[in-house]
Amino acid sequence: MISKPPGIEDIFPDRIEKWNRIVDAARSSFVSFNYRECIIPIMEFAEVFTRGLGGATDIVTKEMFTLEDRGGRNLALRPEGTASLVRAYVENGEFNRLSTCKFFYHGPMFRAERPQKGRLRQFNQFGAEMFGSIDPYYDFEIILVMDTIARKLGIMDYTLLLNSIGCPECRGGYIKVLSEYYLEKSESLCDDCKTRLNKNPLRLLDCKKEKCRPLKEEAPFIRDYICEGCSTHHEKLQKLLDDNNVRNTDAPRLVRGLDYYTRTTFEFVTDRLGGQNAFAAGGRYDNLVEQSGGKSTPAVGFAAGIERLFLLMDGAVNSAGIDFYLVHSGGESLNAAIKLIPPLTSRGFSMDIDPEKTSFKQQMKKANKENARLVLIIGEDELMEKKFTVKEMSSGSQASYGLDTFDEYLKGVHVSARRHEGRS
RNA sequence: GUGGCUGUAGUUCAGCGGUAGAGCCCUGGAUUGUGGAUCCAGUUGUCGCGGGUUCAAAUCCCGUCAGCCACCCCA
Repeated sequence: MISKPPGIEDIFPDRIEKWNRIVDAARSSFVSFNYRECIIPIMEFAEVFTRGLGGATDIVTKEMFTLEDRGGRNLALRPEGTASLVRAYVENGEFNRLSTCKFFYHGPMFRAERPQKGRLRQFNQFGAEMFGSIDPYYDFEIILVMDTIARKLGIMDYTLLLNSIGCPECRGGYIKVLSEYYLEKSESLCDDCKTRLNKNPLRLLDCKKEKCRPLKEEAPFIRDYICEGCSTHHEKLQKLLDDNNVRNTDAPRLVRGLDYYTRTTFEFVTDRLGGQNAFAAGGRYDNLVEQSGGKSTPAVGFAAGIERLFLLMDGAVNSAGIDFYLVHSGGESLNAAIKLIPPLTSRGFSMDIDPEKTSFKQQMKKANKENARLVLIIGEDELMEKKFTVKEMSSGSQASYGLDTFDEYLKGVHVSARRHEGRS
């Protein structure tokens, strides 16, 4: 037997109801905020990510699944959506349609990491991006959409961490100060942080080790070094959030693993995901579009992990079951039952039938297991008298009608929507 | 890439040197055309794979593969 590769999951019907609830909640929220859906490729030229995310980031240096096409060009399975959508935005000249464009997407992403709780090699994200405005309202809107989705899914116990990492101009000065601060104390740093000091000093603030914690607490704040423009932007965003009751926690140490962020960065975190704590994250990236060959276009966006949201939703989601189960007694009776299928399905009813079972008991058991609302019986008696019997499973009551009135009978039955709302 | 734990029926797990087990699921039955509860019966396994120790290995040892969890990093 061949098994699936590590960190890749099959999603079977027992999980799909809950899964779809997440995707539906995301889609309906995006549509409410006038974001438009995009379907973008799963594979890109690797350069989209190496340039977009930054050549020194972990994602690019050790987590990309890459392959060569027949012409020897490097392709990569997308490790995230933003760089890809920026490429598509520039390539399709979307900026010519509206001054501000709002998009959303969802689909699988790929990172060659060691799998663990809430972390897979093929995982799914949904995300949104807004292009064309520097106004902090849009930072607020992006956060509000994610907040709306989380609430729709009943996820309330999270913290929104908020920070500003400034723009390339003011950040340079801060990194210098930070490096100097840590350099003096490099003796007492953990090994990881010693390499961070050279590679990516900002990430020193992200270390979770006991050893480095005291140093972090006394490290200079980026907030004290960002320029006035960045600072005002951040204050406006915080005010919008506070004025509209979006709980947020100031996180002056929050830095992110991708190079393209400017100013706003945020994470939705929880303590219920083991080693992982973020289920959604994003920020502003005002220079990425230009870097990717477009004209200078500020932008802000976020992405959320569907599997992580799945883990955070408690309880199962009940399957709604089917409208009709057809019960027959074989032979002519089965043929007569089959003739009723098109009238049912063409009206949107859901139904099922087992052509092999002929005992009523077996079929009734199956109707019950399939959670059928109504059972339609065409047995030998019904066949002789040209009628059909309907049994309502919840009450157990049943009645018979003439077969020639079947269409008329159906008009009085409403289709039960196969929603995902029932939670146990 | 590094570390810890775990691999036994479809599934959750017990057994931890002496003939492979239980619950759930599944299938059938409890007067022949009626589900859910209960009861009864039944099916299902190269005990992850390879080697070693032993009269004897699911059980002990070594290797290997897989999964989970954690580090790193991230959604």
